[in-house]
Amino acid sequence: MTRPAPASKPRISASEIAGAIVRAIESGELHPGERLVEADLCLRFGTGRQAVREALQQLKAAGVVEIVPNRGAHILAISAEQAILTLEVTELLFGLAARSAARRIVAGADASSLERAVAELEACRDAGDAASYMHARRHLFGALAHIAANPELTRSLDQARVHVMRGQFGFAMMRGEHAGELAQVGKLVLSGHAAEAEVAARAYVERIRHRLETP
Amino acid sequence: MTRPAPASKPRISASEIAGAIVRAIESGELHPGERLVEADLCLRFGTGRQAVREALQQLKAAGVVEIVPNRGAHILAISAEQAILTLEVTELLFGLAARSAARRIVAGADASSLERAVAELEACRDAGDAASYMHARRHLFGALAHIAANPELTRSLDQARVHVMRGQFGFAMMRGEHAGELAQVGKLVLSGHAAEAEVAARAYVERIRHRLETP
DNA sequence: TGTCAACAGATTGTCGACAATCCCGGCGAC
DNA sequence: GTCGCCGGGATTGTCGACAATCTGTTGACA
Repeated sequence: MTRPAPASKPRISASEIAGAIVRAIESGELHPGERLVEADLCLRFGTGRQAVREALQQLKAAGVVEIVPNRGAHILAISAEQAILTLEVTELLFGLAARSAARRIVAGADASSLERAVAELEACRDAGDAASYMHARRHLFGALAHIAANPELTRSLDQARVHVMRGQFGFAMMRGEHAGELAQVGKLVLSGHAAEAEVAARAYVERIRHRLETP
Repeated sequence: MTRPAPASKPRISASEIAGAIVRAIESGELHPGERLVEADLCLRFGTGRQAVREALQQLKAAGVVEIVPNRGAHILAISAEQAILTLEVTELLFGLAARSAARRIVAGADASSLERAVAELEACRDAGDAASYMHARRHLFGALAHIAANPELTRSLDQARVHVMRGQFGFAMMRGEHAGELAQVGKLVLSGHAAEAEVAARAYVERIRHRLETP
């Protein structure tokens, strides 16, 4: 190899910028309605405007921002009604992910990532702050999608997840009981009970949705 | 208004380029594995390279093309196994679209677009070629998504639809019997039978999936 | 005082050019 | 005959600059 390592060029790609923006929204650093000015993002990530523009296009496709011609991008607010609609989709996708992953584990797929995610969830079930719960939940979703090995499901779930995790309603999903529920879903998947895992996964999402419907 | 009409600026946007490429793949004009060279697309659509690059980014996010650094984009092939996995997701989404649309119609939503789509499907059920069937099916999907009024569902369904429609397996879905099945789904939605419409919608997708599983 | 028009600043949309990288052919050495 | 090396051509990645557009403000006028 002529080149020693790709680390010699740590340039940030468009996808990484998009991910960083999403995490900033999740953490409350950026809030809905706020404008995303290209020049600011260039300074923030130390990259050119082209990469920033591509990142904004990706976020637009994911429904995170809206881009109006000649006026730039701003973070979309999500109403409670829209969040409920999104969770209707998430319920189906998460259920399918749990069912497929359970079947794949029965078929001998590698379950180590899911085991780690479940352990992480149980660790923050009792004494966990919001950030660690979000981190653990992200791990669980990622592990399920990875094990399910369904590219289309992974993509849809990723976008739906991104869509709901936005600041406004994040607080409604950061309770310790939810960490326990999610860990239970992971355990059912690990034990290979596909149907029960799907039911538990859908019930988890449905409970969050009901909490939004009746505040 | 100082500006008479937006028609004075008929510049093609990135989304339109992406849509045109997808339709070209559907129609067989472009086939999986083919490279998409930026300069060629610029000449084809008469636009700059930036718009083409944004379109390719959108197609990458939708899973239609793969972009490898410094080597450009090429159309992804989809194996029968991947098509089956995609249809697992489509089955859920299409079922939800049918159920939600039926409920919204009961609640008084405008059904004219769906009525037109059903009429179009019935017209090409008997003596319809592949192109008109594809057109009618696109209309039905669009009408259901519009009536369901769930942005997240619309986005997911749109991407999943794009993903499956690619050339290789298009032929497997162009039979007259399918037009009749789809028309039946539309009629059930129009009559407001949410549960039955969902069952019919899922059965429609499942049948296609089974045909792929057992050739 | 209220309203409208023009101006200034800021931001986005687009184009062209250059550097970096990769594929593909030939060429020489073993 | 096969392997490794290396230019040539083609293509992508990135940067800078300019034009087009929008927002907010200022000022004149009824």
